[in-house]
Amino acid sequence: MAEERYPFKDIEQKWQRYWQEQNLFSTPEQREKPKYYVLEQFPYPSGKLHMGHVRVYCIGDAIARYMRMRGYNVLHPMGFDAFGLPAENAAIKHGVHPGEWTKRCIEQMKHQQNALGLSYDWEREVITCEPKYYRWNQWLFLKFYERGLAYRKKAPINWCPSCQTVLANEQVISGKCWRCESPVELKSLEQWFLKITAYAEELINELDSLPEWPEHIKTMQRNWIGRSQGTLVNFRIKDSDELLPIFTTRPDTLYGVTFMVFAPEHPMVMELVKGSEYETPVKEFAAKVVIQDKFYRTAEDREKEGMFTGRYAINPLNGEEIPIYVANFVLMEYGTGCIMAVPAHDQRDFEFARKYNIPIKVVIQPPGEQLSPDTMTEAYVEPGVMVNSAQFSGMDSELAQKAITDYLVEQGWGKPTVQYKLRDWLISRQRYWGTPIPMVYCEECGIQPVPETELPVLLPENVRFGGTGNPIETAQEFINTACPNCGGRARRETDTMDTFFDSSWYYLRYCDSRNEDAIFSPDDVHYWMPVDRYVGGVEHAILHLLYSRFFVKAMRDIGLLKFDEPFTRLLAQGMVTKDGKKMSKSFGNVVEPNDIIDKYGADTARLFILFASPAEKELEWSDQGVEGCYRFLNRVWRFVRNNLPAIQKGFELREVEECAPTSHPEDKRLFRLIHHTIKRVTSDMEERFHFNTAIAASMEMLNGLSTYTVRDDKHSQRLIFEAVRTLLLMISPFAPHIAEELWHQIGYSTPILLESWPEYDESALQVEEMLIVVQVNGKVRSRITVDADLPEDEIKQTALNDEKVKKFIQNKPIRKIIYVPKKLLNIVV
RNA sequence: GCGAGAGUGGCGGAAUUGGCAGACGCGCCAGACUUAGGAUCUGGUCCCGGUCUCCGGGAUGGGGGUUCAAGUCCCCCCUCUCGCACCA
Repeated sequence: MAEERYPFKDIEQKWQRYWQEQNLFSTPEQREKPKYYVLEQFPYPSGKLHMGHVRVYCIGDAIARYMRMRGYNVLHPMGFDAFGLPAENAAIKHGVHPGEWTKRCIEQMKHQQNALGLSYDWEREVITCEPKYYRWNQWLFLKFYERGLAYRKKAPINWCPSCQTVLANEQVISGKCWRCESPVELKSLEQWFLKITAYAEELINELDSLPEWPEHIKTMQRNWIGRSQGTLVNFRIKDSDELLPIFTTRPDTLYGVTFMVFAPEHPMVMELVKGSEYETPVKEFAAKVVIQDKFYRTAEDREKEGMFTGRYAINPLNGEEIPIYVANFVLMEYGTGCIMAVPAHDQRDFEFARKYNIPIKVVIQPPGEQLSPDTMTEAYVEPGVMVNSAQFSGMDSELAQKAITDYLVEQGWGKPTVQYKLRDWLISRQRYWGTPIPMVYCEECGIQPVPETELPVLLPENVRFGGTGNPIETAQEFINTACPNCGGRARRETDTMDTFFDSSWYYLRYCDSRNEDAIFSPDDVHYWMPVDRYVGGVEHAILHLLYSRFFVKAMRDIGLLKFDEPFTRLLAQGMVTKDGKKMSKSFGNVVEPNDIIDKYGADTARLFILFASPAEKELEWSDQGVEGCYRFLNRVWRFVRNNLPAIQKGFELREVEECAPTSHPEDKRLFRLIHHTIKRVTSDMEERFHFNTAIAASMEMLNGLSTYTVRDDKHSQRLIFEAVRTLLLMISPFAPHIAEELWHQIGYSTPILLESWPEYDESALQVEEMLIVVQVNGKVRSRITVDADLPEDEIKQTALNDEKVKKFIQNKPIRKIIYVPKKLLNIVV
């Protein structure tokens, strides 16, 4: 064999075993050192890693290894989001207990993670389906319950017929279940909720205190929380004592209200029409609308439909009588479930008014124009001058918003209000494989929390899968219990928690995961938290990230935490694609991580994933790109092997011989190359987390290194050793196995993993000569090489004397010369 | 419709504050070594033109502007991706 290919299989196994045996990934307990908490979103244990997983882990691991080398105390844990439906479905299908199935999946995934050489501190592993973890879910739930943050209410909720359980609003994507994409149905059930809305204001405001979160993620959260500032106005109902409160963001249009609209399911509607000729048609209409699923009903192009109720409201400002309608486009769950309609200045109201021949009244005129209700073809929604608005006429409409609101407050007819789209988080799930909600229902005392001392409420093992309803209901010995208050007969809650509950605080548990007496020690949590770098996919932009932020705030108010936000910096990594499409079974374009590791090794896989694209962008898989990275590692291998004797001599000399360039120009070049590359790679890693350019710089260094001929003298040996040593250190966060192997081959007996990141010497970057680009009128005309210490005047003179430059200046007068130090000279003629 | 992001060679992507556009890798072309190469090494590779080791012109989705200088800043337009989408 003429050229050897490096034996990655042996090397990778060898060092994985070594790292593990030496316990090198365990978290150092040196509190005096600065800490760095790098975390990748823990996976659901499906049993098999996909490229998306591999990508997140490679990013996180490169950061962890780099920060260790920079002298930080690094916490880099991993665990499994182990509760969830797939395990339960597997139980139904294959007759395996979900616990067994999950355990097997975890083992397989862990095996793959270790084969990638990921530097996790497995001693801190968190597996959410274990009682030692979920008991703290229950404990937290009880704390929330004490504070009124967990409560039970009957509400219209989203039901996924396929998963046979309810879903939170966030888990319904375009009217479909986030997990199985079945259309979601509406049901009315009594369920457990967490009061996330209590934190709506803080959740939206604090986004501004997260400058290192990607803007698009923050925008998505802002949209989801949906804050809008407006005014609550109380209309009266004619022939009734009832008040009719409505929310509007446009109090300036109050004089233009020509009808009111109720959501069909609004409880007041039936009272209003009771006994009248309108009762039956309105009832039928409401029934028709309510059964339409929410997504269908709220699609924007949905035809607006409604019906008059026969009743009137009274506008508090001018006493006008206003007809009340019900219509499909008004939503019960937003605002008060009833709106004031101003067709002249709201497009929806305009369409509805035209369709049902309701009068249109203009109260705002655009600058330099006169709108007339008869000729308008769409609503005018911009600001303008107030008209037909009593004492407010003539005002600027934007100023009138405040003026009218103030007037309403004065008269006791309304007040400024803020509305949110965010709803409370529905956490009950009618499924087995989750954390039991620690509550009991007593025939005498009603709902009672399970006392803390009785936690955990264990999931019953002995249940029947595959019947109808929640399997947990087949465990009689679980359901039947004694009331913690009176000791009488009671029934346990059979709903389990949404698994997003588990993942909302797991990163806190890593700080002290083996604590059996408490959820965590405050010292540990406050040393490590917040997470310095959180890496994960955008798919959790709202769900997991919003819930986690809510948990931290709620736990802070309970007194468990002293900080406000869980994740300081968020790195939302891009999708992995192949042939321009997301990797998926249905496209048949899936690349299996195992196949790549088998064929090229983990180092190549890691290197390619980080090299092919910046972390936050899409990554297009390319088999040839992988080959390219494999070639690079082979070149590193061969270079070291072919020069091993000289490098080893350099190693021996490392303490007696200073590494400095001789007068030999090749030595100077190499010396500068070393320090120049350190500078580039360090700034790519440190400031920008641009691994692709960091790797490119290392590749360039090797290219420069391969043209260096080692001489049989001390200086040259010392220098080549230094170059190789530096290169290995700099590729070690990306390709740790080959770096570790060659590190030992060149002479070291201690692991590269514990080495410090190389430092560059600014003076080593000094050059004797520099290349100045000379432009004439902004176009490059020449390049001149001058002494590095040549004064500006002389550089200018040299440039002006340059033949090529002269040609372009000819005899034209020189207007200006701009000099950018060490780079460029622009002569303007 | 609203919001966010993006648009650079045949491809993935570089260009940190406005300062040589196309680093690095892939692919392609040529050569070397070879029984052979889909191994390895060396050189070349944005487009157009010319008197072709050199010289000139053009080029970062399109158009305009600021500037000595624009991929980068400002204005208008086009395309794509993602998110929200009757939220009163």
